Amino acid sequence: MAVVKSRREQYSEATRAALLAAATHRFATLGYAATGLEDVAADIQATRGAVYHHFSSKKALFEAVLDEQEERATSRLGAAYRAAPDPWSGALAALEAFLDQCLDPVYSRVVWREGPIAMGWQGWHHSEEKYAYGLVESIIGELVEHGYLAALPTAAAADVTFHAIGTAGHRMAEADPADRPRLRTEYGAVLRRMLAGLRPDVDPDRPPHSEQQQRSGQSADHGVGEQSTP
Amino acid sequence: MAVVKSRREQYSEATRAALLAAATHRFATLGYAATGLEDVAADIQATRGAVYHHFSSKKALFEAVLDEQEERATSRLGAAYRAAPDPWSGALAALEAFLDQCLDPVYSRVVWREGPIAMGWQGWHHSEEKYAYGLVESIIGELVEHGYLAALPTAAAADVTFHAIGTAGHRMAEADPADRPRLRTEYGAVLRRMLAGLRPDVDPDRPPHSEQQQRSGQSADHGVGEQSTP
DNA sequence: GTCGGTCACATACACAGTGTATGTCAGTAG
DNA sequence: CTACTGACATACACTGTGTATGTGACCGAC
Repeated sequence: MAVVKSRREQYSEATRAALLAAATHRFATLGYAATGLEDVAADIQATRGAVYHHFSSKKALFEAVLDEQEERATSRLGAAYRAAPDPWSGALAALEAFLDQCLDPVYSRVVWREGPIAMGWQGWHHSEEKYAYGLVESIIGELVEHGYLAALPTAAAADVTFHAIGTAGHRMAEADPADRPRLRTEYGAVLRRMLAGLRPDVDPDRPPHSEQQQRSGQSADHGVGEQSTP
Repeated sequence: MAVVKSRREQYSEATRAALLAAATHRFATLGYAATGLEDVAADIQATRGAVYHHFSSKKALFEAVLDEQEERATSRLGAAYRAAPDPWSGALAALEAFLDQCLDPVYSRVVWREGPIAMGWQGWHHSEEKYAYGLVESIIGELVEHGYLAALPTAAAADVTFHAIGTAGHRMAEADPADRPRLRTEYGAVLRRMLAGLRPDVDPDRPPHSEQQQRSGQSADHGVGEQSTP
């Protein structure tokens, strides 16, 4: 297969790829709503006719963009996980790779911000099951299965973990690039701790020790300002 | 102040309230994008002129709806926190209250799903700082300050925590109502464990024990299927 | 080579929805 | 009673998606 392609086919594929690239750029910088198909087409000296020839709708164009991003990302995360000697360090490596991936403003914006908007939350999440979310889910499942994590329901644990990591990445991608190394460290620390909380040896119900717990008899109000309740 | 209002003022306020209620219902059931101002107005036997008289734009109408939801929710969470005897149990109580709140499909959909879509992620998050996010942030800050949690950067910890909880609530609100009690239990367990992971006595870097770690000499590939890398 | 068909795109139009400018009439103050 | 203000309704302009139709370049057959 993959015989030589006719000139027309080559042109067509090039057009499609160019549309995809232009759309990726506009979606990632302006967002889904503010991106008009007219502009996308104009970016490559074409008209909306070309867009509708290659993609059935604006939403379909976005999905193609998202798929491309997720394909790349997921293969990286999977590689990082499998390269590690055991599931636990694999999970940590995948976490690092995920944070790295989210630092890419295109990935972050397209997948985490515009995805739910363009495809609807349901559609986005359904699509995610093929990609990063699905990977997180299988990793969590494996960690639980091998006793690295407490016997928690996989779906709930994966869900919260996935979104915690994604949120962190998303916030980093939005921040001033100069702050990112610091944020990366901070978010990484928080996430590793949260993951550690899922380990079987942690007892979530034991009350924490606090050097101030028995201090002077303050009232129950411990600081958070009164909320007006009209 | 608050003297007797003229009949016109009373009518006007009633109209505004009715518009708000109709908009809330449509936004919560159909979503922001699929809600037309024509329909909102028709719900109360009025026209779009009434909407634009009371609200400067569709976005402003949505913000009024969201503000109303968040006002209620935040005062509940704050009350739950302050009613507890100490910050730690206050945080757990607020977590429970948050999950309860998210079970309300109107709150969940308006705040967590449509909010970012309608106001843009930035606008939504900026608005959240006044409400639930701000509350989570101050609670986390207090826990850290009093030694209940490890000395983590408050912003990062609050951010991840807030979104982890919100995601859990959001997923519950979307699930079949019959499944919610079970999900509520599962998500609650995961979230309490994650919060526990932030306690000062948990060492996130100590590798976990696993009964399978030294088993038969498998390759580095520990189960997650190969990802095609085209 | 040329001829009919097809494919890649352009052009033109229908439709929905927001926002805005203007009109109208009830209610209120003097 | 009158003049005015405020609460809406009506009409229109504009933007953007989607769709139906047109057109010219390429491709295979003879």
